[in-house]
Amino acid sequence: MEYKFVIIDHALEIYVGAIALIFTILGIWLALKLNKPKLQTVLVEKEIYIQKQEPGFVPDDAMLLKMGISKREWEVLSLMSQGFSNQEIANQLFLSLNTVKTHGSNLFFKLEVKRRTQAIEKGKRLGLIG
Amino acid sequence: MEYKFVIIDHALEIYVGAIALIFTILGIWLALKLNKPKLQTVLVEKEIYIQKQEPGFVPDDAMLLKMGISKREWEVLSLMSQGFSNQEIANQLFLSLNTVKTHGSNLFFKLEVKRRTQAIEKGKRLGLIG
DNA sequence: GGTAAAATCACCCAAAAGTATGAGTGATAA
DNA sequence: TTATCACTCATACTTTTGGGTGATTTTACC
Repeated sequence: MEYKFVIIDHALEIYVGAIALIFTILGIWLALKLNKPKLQTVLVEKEIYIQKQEPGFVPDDAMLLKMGISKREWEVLSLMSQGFSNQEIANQLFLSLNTVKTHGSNLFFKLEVKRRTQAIEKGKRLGLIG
Repeated sequence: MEYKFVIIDHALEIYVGAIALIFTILGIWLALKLNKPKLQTVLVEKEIYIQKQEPGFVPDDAMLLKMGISKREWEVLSLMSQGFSNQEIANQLFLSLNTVKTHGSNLFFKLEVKRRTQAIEKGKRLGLIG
């Protein structure tokens, strides 16, 4: 009952309000529609640090031979030094994760180190990687 | 009373025992003394590859500032690049393992990398470490 | 053809690394 | 005084690494 009266008493106001709302929305819609082609290009600068990879680096074959490091082991070491995980190395060389681990273990043994970071450090010192 | 009788009754045995003990010890001491020069010196040649560490390397302060890397974070990065484990770094810097991990995580975030090996690689490229 | 080294992969287990979150302190700047 | 920041540390959890072992398959060479 009470709601009914309210509605009847303020029918006009409600009506006006509804119209206002509708046209407000219409206005917004129009504005958006018309503004669409006003595409603005925002330039975002993203600094990329290019790898200053030794351009003409050549691994020390004599040292590789001396340490008894095989081709595959060297490849793994090289990728490790570039920050790749074992899984990523496996993907790149089309090997299983286990194989990469095996190469890694053999590598560590031959280089007499315990961790990949040490292997990288020693590999660079010995001129095995660039 | 009883103890007294025991001592008197076996005075001789006790005396002999004491002598035996003393000379046993003397014998042992002598043997050790005479055996000392038996030490043999073995010379083992071990090849050491000296780190061709940049002699006068200076971290790029501007880059450090740019990347927002703090002193502690830089220290951790530097030790990481030398092949130390988090635990070893913690010991050297008198920090807890967890603190080193925290510094590491913040470092990786700032360098936009996911692993210590990548952090090392990027750190070198940016001239943060030698 | 036999043999040795290299390469491949599996499985299991343990250790190290890394993530997420919260929190306390001291120094310093607004 | 509040706000910020570097530094410290903790707990809990997930992922990655590394060690050990064993096995099969290439590859290269005599």
